[in-house]
Amino acid sequence: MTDTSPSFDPIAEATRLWGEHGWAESAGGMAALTSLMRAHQLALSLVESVLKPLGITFARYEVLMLLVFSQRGTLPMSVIGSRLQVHATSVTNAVDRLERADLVRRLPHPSDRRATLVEITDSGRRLADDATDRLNAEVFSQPGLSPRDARGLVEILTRFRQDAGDF
Amino acid sequence: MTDTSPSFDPIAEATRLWGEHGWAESAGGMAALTSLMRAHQLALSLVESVLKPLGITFARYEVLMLLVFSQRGTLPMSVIGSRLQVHATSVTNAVDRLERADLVRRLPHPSDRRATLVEITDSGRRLADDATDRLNAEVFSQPGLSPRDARGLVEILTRFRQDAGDF
DNA sequence: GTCTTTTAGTTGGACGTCCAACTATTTTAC
DNA sequence: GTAAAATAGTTGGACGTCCAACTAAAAGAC
Repeated sequence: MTDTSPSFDPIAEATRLWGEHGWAESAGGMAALTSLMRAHQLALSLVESVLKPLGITFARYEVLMLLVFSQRGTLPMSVIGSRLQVHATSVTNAVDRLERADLVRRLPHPSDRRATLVEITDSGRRLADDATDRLNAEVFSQPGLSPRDARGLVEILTRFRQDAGDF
Repeated sequence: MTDTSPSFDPIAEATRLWGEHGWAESAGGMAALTSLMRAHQLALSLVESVLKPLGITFARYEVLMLLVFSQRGTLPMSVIGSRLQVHATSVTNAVDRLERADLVRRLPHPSDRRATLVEITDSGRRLADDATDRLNAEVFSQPGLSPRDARGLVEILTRFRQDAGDF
Protein backbone atom coordinates (compact mmCIF):
# COMPACT_ATOMS: atom_id res chain seq x y z
CA MET A 1 0.00 0.00 0.00
CA THR A 2 1.56 3.23 -1.12
CA ASP A 3 0.82 6.78 -0.18
CA THR A 4 0.10 8.53 -3.44
CA SER A 5 -0.63 11.91 -1.87
CA PRO A 6 1.89 14.69 -2.19
CA SER A 7 3.46 15.76 1.10
CA PHE A 8 2.47 19.37 0.55
CA ASP A 9 -0.70 21.11 -0.51
CA PRO A 10 -0.53 21.58 -4.29
CA ILE A 11 -3.02 24.43 -4.09
CA ALA A 12 -1.02 26.38 -1.54
CA GLU A 13 1.97 25.79 -3.76
CA ALA A 14 0.15 27.01 -6.86
CA THR A 15 -0.97 30.12 -4.97
CA ARG A 16 2.63 30.86 -4.05
CA LEU A 17 3.77 30.42 -7.66
CA TRP A 18 0.95 32.60 -8.95
CA GLY A 19 2.21 35.35 -6.67
CA GLU A 20 5.81 34.93 -7.77
CA HIS A 21 4.84 35.25 -11.39
CA GLY A 22 3.08 38.55 -10.84
CA TRP A 23 -0.42 37.14 -10.94
CA ALA A 24 -1.20 37.89 -7.33
CA GLU A 25 -4.45 39.53 -8.28
CA SER A 26 -5.91 36.34 -9.68
CA ALA A 27 -4.26 33.95 -7.25
CA GLY A 28 -7.24 33.94 -4.91
CA GLY A 29 -9.70 33.09 -7.65
CA MET A 30 -7.38 30.44 -9.06
CA ALA A 31 -7.05 28.85 -5.63
CA ALA A 32 -10.80 28.97 -5.03
CA LEU A 33 -11.74 27.35 -8.33
CA THR A 34 -8.96 24.80 -8.18
CA SER A 35 -9.95 23.87 -4.61
CA LEU A 36 -13.46 23.35 -5.87
CA MET A 37 -12.29 20.94 -8.54
CA ARG A 38 -10.19 18.88 -6.13
CA ALA A 39 -12.80 18.80 -3.39
CA HIS A 40 -15.40 17.72 -5.89
CA GLN A 41 -13.36 14.68 -6.86
CA LEU A 42 -13.02 13.66 -3.23
CA ALA A 43 -16.68 14.21 -2.44
CA LEU A 44 -17.83 12.32 -5.48
CA SER A 45 -15.67 9.31 -4.83
CA LEU A 46 -16.87 9.22 -1.23
CA VAL A 47 -20.49 9.18 -2.32
CA GLU A 48 -19.96 6.76 -5.18
CA SER A 49 -18.19 4.28 -2.94
CA VAL A 50 -21.35 4.03 -0.88
CA LEU A 51 -23.67 3.78 -3.88
CA LYS A 52 -21.57 1.33 -5.86
CA PRO A 53 -22.75 -1.78 -3.96
CA LEU A 54 -26.31 -0.73 -4.80
CA GLY A 55 -25.54 -0.63 -8.49
CA ILE A 56 -26.24 3.05 -9.05
CA THR A 57 -24.23 6.23 -9.42
CA PHE A 58 -24.78 9.62 -7.85
CA ALA A 59 -26.24 10.94 -11.10
CA ARG A 60 -28.85 8.21 -11.10
CA TYR A 61 -29.46 8.60 -7.36
CA GLU A 62 -30.29 12.25 -7.94
CA VAL A 63 -32.83 11.33 -10.59
CA LEU A 64 -34.44 8.81 -8.26
CA MET A 65 -34.65 11.30 -5.39
CA LEU A 66 -36.23 13.91 -7.61
CA LEU A 67 -38.92 11.37 -8.45
CA VAL A 68 -39.33 10.26 -4.81
CA PHE A 69 -39.94 13.85 -3.78
CA SER A 70 -42.36 14.54 -6.61
CA GLN A 71 -45.64 13.29 -5.07
CA ARG A 72 -46.98 11.61 -8.19
CA GLY A 73 -43.68 9.84 -8.66
CA THR A 74 -43.46 11.09 -12.22
CA LEU A 75 -41.65 13.94 -13.91
CA PRO A 76 -41.03 14.92 -17.52
CA MET A 77 -37.47 14.36 -18.68
CA SER A 78 -37.10 18.07 -19.32
CA VAL A 79 -37.94 18.94 -15.72
CA ILE A 80 -35.37 16.48 -14.46
CA GLY A 81 -32.77 18.13 -16.66
CA SER A 82 -33.56 21.62 -15.51
CA ARG A 83 -33.63 20.68 -11.82
CA LEU A 84 -30.32 18.90 -12.01
CA GLN A 85 -28.90 21.44 -14.44
CA VAL A 86 -27.63 18.84 -16.87
CA HIS A 87 -28.18 18.47 -20.58
CA ALA A 88 -31.03 16.49 -22.01
CA THR A 89 -28.59 13.87 -23.19
CA SER A 90 -27.44 13.21 -19.65
CA VAL A 91 -31.04 12.66 -18.60
CA THR A 92 -31.58 10.29 -21.50
CA ASN A 93 -28.48 8.40 -20.45
CA ALA A 94 -29.44 8.15 -16.77
CA VAL A 95 -33.04 7.20 -17.49
CA ASP A 96 -31.91 4.55 -19.97
CA ARG A 97 -29.85 2.85 -17.30
CA LEU A 98 -32.44 3.26 -14.58
CA GLU A 99 -35.06 1.82 -16.87
CA ARG A 100 -32.88 -1.16 -17.77
CA ALA A 101 -32.53 -1.83 -14.02
CA ASP A 102 -36.31 -1.59 -13.64
CA LEU A 103 -36.02 1.38 -11.28
CA VAL A 104 -38.03 3.74 -13.47
CA ARG A 105 -40.40 3.50 -16.42
CA ARG A 106 -40.98 5.78 -19.40
CA LEU A 107 -44.57 6.84 -20.04
CA PRO A 108 -46.04 9.03 -22.75
CA HIS A 109 -46.98 12.50 -21.55
CA PRO A 110 -50.77 12.76 -21.58
CA SER A 111 -51.07 16.20 -23.13
CA ASP A 112 -47.76 16.87 -24.89
CA ARG A 113 -46.77 14.25 -27.38
CA ARG A 114 -43.21 15.53 -27.58
CA ALA A 115 -42.61 14.88 -23.91
CA THR A 116 -41.86 11.73 -21.93
CA LEU A 117 -42.78 11.13 -18.32
CA VAL A 118 -40.46 9.19 -16.09
CA GLU A 119 -42.13 7.19 -13.34
CA ILE A 120 -40.33 5.59 -10.42
CA THR A 121 -41.13 1.93 -9.80
CA ASP A 122 -41.64 0.25 -6.44
CA SER A 123 -38.18 -1.25 -6.51
CA GLY A 124 -36.86 2.17 -7.50
CA ARG A 125 -38.40 3.60 -4.36
CA ARG A 126 -36.98 0.85 -2.21
CA LEU A 127 -33.53 1.32 -3.66
CA ALA A 128 -33.69 5.10 -3.23
CA ASP A 129 -34.68 4.70 0.42
CA ASP A 130 -31.89 2.23 1.03
CA ALA A 131 -29.35 4.47 -0.71
CA THR A 132 -30.48 7.49 1.30
CA ASP A 133 -30.15 5.60 4.58
CA ARG A 134 -26.64 4.53 3.72
CA LEU A 135 -25.59 7.94 2.44
CA ASN A 136 -26.94 9.62 5.55
CA ALA A 137 -25.23 7.14 7.84
CA GLU A 138 -21.90 6.85 6.08
CA VAL A 139 -21.35 10.18 4.39
CA PHE A 140 -23.75 13.04 5.00
CA SER A 141 -23.72 12.76 8.79
CA GLN A 142 -19.94 12.94 8.79
CA PRO A 143 -18.94 14.66 5.57
CA GLY A 144 -15.39 15.54 6.62
CA LEU A 145 -16.50 19.06 7.50
CA SER A 146 -17.41 20.55 10.84
CA PRO A 147 -21.04 21.69 11.04
CA ARG A 148 -19.74 25.23 10.98
CA ASP A 149 -17.65 24.62 7.87
CA ALA A 150 -20.50 22.78 6.19
CA ARG A 151 -22.73 25.78 6.83
CA GLY A 152 -20.09 28.22 5.63
CA LEU A 153 -19.50 26.21 2.50
CA VAL A 154 -23.16 26.13 1.61
CA GLU A 155 -23.46 29.87 2.15
CA ILE A 156 -20.48 30.73 -0.01
CA LEU A 157 -21.45 28.32 -2.76
CA THR A 158 -25.03 29.53 -2.73
CA ARG A 159 -23.77 33.02 -3.52
CA PHE A 160 -21.46 31.57 -6.15
CA ARG A 161 -24.21 29.56 -7.79
CA GLN A 162 -26.61 32.44 -7.70
CA ASP A 163 -24.05 34.71 -9.30
CA ALA A 164 -23.53 32.12 -12.02
CA GLY A 165 -27.28 31.91 -12.66
CA ASP A 166 -27.72 28.41 -11.27
CA PHE A 167 -31.15 29.30 -9.91
CA MET B 1 -33.54 31.64 -25.68
CA THR B 2 -35.04 29.86 -22.73
CA ASP B 3 -34.27 30.07 -19.04
CA THR B 4 -33.45 26.56 -18.01
CA SER B 5 -32.74 27.42 -14.38
CA PRO B 6 -35.24 26.54 -11.71
CA SER B 7 -36.81 29.53 -10.01
CA PHE B 8 -35.81 28.27 -6.57
CA ASP B 9 -32.63 26.86 -5.12
CA PRO B 10 -32.80 23.08 -5.42
CA ILE B 11 -30.31 22.69 -2.60
CA ALA B 12 -32.30 24.78 -0.16
CA GLU B 13 -35.30 22.73 -1.20
CA ALA B 14 -33.48 19.45 -0.64
CA THR B 15 -32.35 20.65 2.78
CA ARG B 16 -35.94 21.41 3.71
CA LEU B 17 -37.09 17.98 2.54
CA TRP B 18 -34.28 16.25 4.41
CA GLY B 19 -35.51 17.92 7.57
CA GLU B 20 -39.13 16.96 6.92
CA HIS B 21 -38.15 13.33 6.50
CA GLY B 22 -36.39 13.18 9.85
CA TRP B 23 -32.90 13.37 8.44
CA ALA B 24 -32.10 16.75 9.91
CA GLU B 25 -28.85 15.47 11.31
CA SER B 26 -27.41 14.76 7.89
CA ALA B 27 -29.08 17.64 6.06
CA GLY B 28 -26.07 19.92 6.52
CA GLY B 29 -23.62 17.40 5.13
CA MET B 30 -25.94 16.57 2.25
CA ALA B 31 -26.28 20.25 1.38
CA ALA B 32 -22.53 20.80 1.63
CA LEU B 33 -21.60 17.92 -0.63
CA THR B 34 -24.36 18.59 -3.10
CA SER B 35 -23.38 22.26 -3.29
CA LEU B 36 -19.87 21.14 -4.07
CA MET B 37 -21.05 19.02 -6.96
CA ARG B 38 -23.14 21.80 -8.48
CA ALA B 39 -20.54 24.49 -8.00
CA HIS B 40 -17.95 22.27 -9.59
CA GLN B 41 -19.99 21.94 -12.75
CA LEU B 42 -20.33 25.69 -12.99
CA ALA B 43 -16.67 26.36 -12.31
CA LEU B 44 -15.53 23.75 -14.78
CA SER B 45 -17.69 25.02 -17.59
CA LEU B 46 -16.48 28.56 -16.95
CA VAL B 47 -12.86 27.50 -17.22
CA GLU B 48 -13.41 25.20 -20.18
CA SER B 49 -15.18 27.90 -22.14
CA VAL B 50 -12.01 29.97 -21.96
CA LEU B 51 -9.71 27.07 -22.84
CA LYS B 52 -11.80 25.65 -25.64
CA PRO B 53 -10.64 28.14 -28.29
CA LEU B 54 -7.07 27.12 -27.45
CA GLY B 55 -7.83 23.48 -28.10
CA ILE B 56 -7.14 22.17 -24.62
CA THR B 57 -9.14 21.16 -21.59
CA PHE B 58 -8.59 22.00 -17.93
CA ALA B 59 -7.12 18.54 -17.31
CA ARG B 60 -4.52 19.11 -20.01
CA TYR B 61 -3.90 22.68 -18.85
CA GLU B 62 -3.07 21.36 -15.38
CA VAL B 63 -0.53 18.95 -16.84
CA LEU B 64 1.08 21.75 -18.84
CA MET B 65 1.30 24.04 -15.81
CA LEU B 66 2.89 21.34 -13.72
CA LEU B 67 5.56 21.04 -16.39
CA VAL B 68 5.97 24.81 -16.74
CA PHE B 69 6.59 25.10 -13.00
CA SER B 70 9.04 22.20 -12.93
CA GLN B 71 12.29 23.97 -13.84
CA ARG B 72 13.63 21.26 -16.16
CA GLY B 73 10.30 21.15 -17.96
CA THR B 74 10.11 17.41 -17.46
CA LEU B 75 8.30 15.16 -15.01
CA PRO B 76 7.68 11.42 -14.78
CA MET B 77 4.11 10.40 -15.56
CA SER B 78 3.76 9.01 -12.06
CA VAL B 79 4.60 12.35 -10.47
CA ILE B 80 2.01 14.08 -12.62
CA GLY B 81 -0.57 11.59 -11.44
CA SER B 82 0.22 12.02 -7.78
CA ARG B 83 0.30 15.82 -7.95
CA LEU B 84 -3.03 16.00 -9.73
CA GLN B 85 -4.45 13.10 -7.73
CA VAL B 86 -5.72 11.27 -10.78
CA HIS B 87 -5.18 7.71 -11.89
CA ALA B 88 -2.34 6.71 -14.13
CA THR B 89 -4.79 6.10 -16.95
CA SER B 90 -5.94 9.70 -16.85
CA VAL B 91 -2.34 10.83 -17.19
CA THR B 92 -1.80 8.49 -20.12
CA ASN B 93 -4.90 9.91 -21.74
CA ALA B 94 -3.94 13.56 -21.21
CA VAL B 95 -0.35 13.05 -22.31
CA ASP B 96 -1.47 11.16 -25.41
CA ARG B 97 -3.55 14.11 -26.51
CA LEU B 98 -0.95 16.71 -25.57
CA GLU B 99 1.68 14.75 -27.47
CA ARG B 100 -0.51 14.50 -30.56
CA ALA B 101 -0.87 18.29 -30.44
CA ASP B 102 2.91 18.61 -30.13
CA LEU B 103 2.63 20.33 -26.74
CA VAL B 104 4.65 17.69 -24.87
CA ARG B 105 7.02 14.86 -25.74
CA ARG B 106 7.60 11.48 -24.12
CA LEU B 107 11.21 10.65 -23.23
CA PRO B 108 12.68 7.55 -21.64
CA HIS B 109 13.61 7.99 -18.00
CA PRO B 110 17.42 7.93 -17.78
CA SER B 111 17.73 5.71 -14.73
CA ASP B 112 14.43 3.84 -14.43
CA ARG B 113 13.45 1.98 -17.51
CA ARG B 114 9.90 1.48 -16.30
CA ALA B 115 9.28 5.20 -16.15
CA THR B 116 8.51 7.77 -18.83
CA LEU B 117 9.42 11.43 -18.66
CA VAL B 118 7.08 14.01 -20.09
CA GLU B 119 8.75 17.11 -21.50
CA ILE B 120 6.95 20.30 -22.45
CA THR B 121 7.73 21.66 -25.92
CA ASP B 122 8.25 25.28 -26.89
CA SER B 123 4.78 25.51 -28.35
CA GLY B 124 3.47 23.85 -25.20
CA ARG B 125 5.02 26.63 -23.16
CA ARG B 126 3.59 29.29 -25.41
CA LEU B 127 0.14 27.79 -25.22
CA ALA B 128 0.32 27.42 -21.44
CA ASP B 129 1.32 31.08 -21.09
CA ASP B 130 -1.48 32.18 -23.37
CA ALA B 131 -4.00 30.03 -21.52
CA THR B 132 -2.87 31.38 -18.16
CA ASP B 133 -3.21 34.97 -19.33
CA ARG B 134 -6.70 34.35 -20.53
CA LEU B 135 -7.76 32.41 -17.47
CA ASN B 136 -6.40 35.09 -15.19
CA ALA B 137 -8.11 37.85 -17.14
CA GLU B 138 -11.43 36.20 -17.78
CA VAL B 139 -11.99 33.85 -14.86
CA PHE B 140 -9.59 33.86 -11.95
CA SER B 141 -9.60 37.62 -11.44
CA GLN B 142 -13.39 37.59 -11.26
CA PRO B 143 -14.40 34.09 -10.25
CA GLY B 144 -17.91 34.97 -9.15
CA LEU B 145 -16.83 35.10 -5.52
CA SER B 146 -15.90 38.07 -3.39
CA PRO B 147 -12.26 38.01 -2.24
CA ARG B 148 -13.55 37.24 1.22
CA ASP B 149 -15.65 34.33 0.00
CA ALA B 150 -12.81 33.05 -2.15
CA ARG B 151 -10.57 33.05 0.90
CA GLY B 152 -13.20 31.40 3.05
CA LEU B 153 -13.82 28.74 0.44
CA VAL B 154 -10.15 27.86 0.17
CA GLU B 155 -9.84 27.64 3.93
CA ILE B 156 -12.82 25.36 4.35
CA LEU B 157 -11.88 23.15 1.43
CA THR B 158 -8.29 22.92 2.60
CA ARG B 159 -9.54 21.44 5.85
CA PHE B 160 -11.86 19.16 3.91
CA ARG B 161 -9.11 17.97 1.61
CA GLN B 162 -6.70 17.47 4.45
CA ASP B 163 -9.27 15.44 6.34
CA ALA B 164 -9.80 13.29 3.25
CA GLY B 165 -6.07 12.69 2.91
CA ASP B 166 -5.63 14.76 -0.23
CA PHE B 167 -2.18 15.91 0.86
C1' DG C 1 21.65 -14.40 -5.65
C1' DT C 2 17.02 -15.95 -6.49
C1' DC C 3 12.01 -15.30 -5.52
C1' DT C 4 8.34 -12.35 -4.33
C1' DT C 5 6.32 -8.00 -4.14
C1' DT C 6 5.85 -3.43 -5.63
C1' DT C 7 5.92 0.11 -9.08
C1' DA C 8 5.30 2.40 -13.95
C1' DG C 9 2.62 2.61 -17.85
C1' DT C 10 -0.65 0.88 -21.25
C1' DT C 11 -5.01 -1.08 -23.12
C1' DG C 12 -9.94 -1.96 -23.05
C1' DG C 13 -14.27 -1.05 -21.07
C1' DA C 14 -17.81 1.43 -18.11
C1' DC C 15 -19.89 5.79 -17.00
C1' DG C 16 -21.19 10.84 -16.93
C1' DT C 17 -20.84 15.11 -19.24
C1' DC C 18 -21.04 17.97 -23.17
C1' DC C 19 -22.00 19.31 -28.23
C1' DA C 20 -23.93 18.91 -32.96
C1' DA C 21 -27.34 17.21 -35.68
C1' DC C 22 -31.75 15.29 -36.32
C1' DT C 23 -37.10 14.16 -35.86
C1' DA C 24 -41.42 15.19 -34.09
C1' DT C 25 -44.30 18.12 -31.91
C1' DT C 26 -46.07 22.60 -30.15
C1' DT C 27 -46.14 27.49 -29.86
C1' DT C 28 -45.70 32.10 -31.82
C1' DA C 29 -46.12 35.56 -35.35
C1' DC C 30 -48.42 37.73 -38.88
C1' DG D 1 -54.70 29.65 -40.82
C1' DT D 2 -50.16 28.91 -42.21
C1' DA D 3 -45.18 29.71 -41.89
C1' DA D 4 -41.42 30.33 -38.65
C1' DA D 5 -39.45 29.56 -34.27
C1' DA D 6 -39.06 27.14 -30.09
C1' DT D 7 -39.20 22.82 -27.40
C1' DA D 8 -38.67 17.56 -26.15
C1' DG D 9 -35.94 13.62 -26.84
C1' DT D 10 -32.73 10.72 -29.19
C1' DT D 11 -28.38 9.31 -31.47
C1' DG D 12 -23.44 9.56 -32.36
C1' DG D 13 -19.10 11.30 -31.06
C1' DA D 14 -15.55 13.67 -28.02
C1' DC D 15 -13.48 13.84 -23.52
C1' DG D 16 -12.18 12.87 -18.57
C1' DT D 17 -12.53 9.74 -14.90
C1' DC D 18 -12.34 5.29 -12.90
C1' DC D 19 -11.36 0.06 -12.65
C1' DA D 20 -9.44 -4.52 -14.04
C1' DA D 21 -6.01 -6.82 -16.26
C1' DC D 22 -1.66 -6.93 -18.29
C1' DT D 23 3.73 -6.34 -19.31
C1' DA D 24 8.10 -4.80 -17.95
C1' DA D 25 11.27 -3.42 -14.66
C1' DA D 26 12.94 -2.36 -10.00
C1' DA D 27 13.12 -3.20 -4.99
C1' DG D 28 12.77 -6.21 -0.98
C1' DA D 29 13.06 -10.60 1.48
C1' DC D 30 15.51 -14.74 2.60
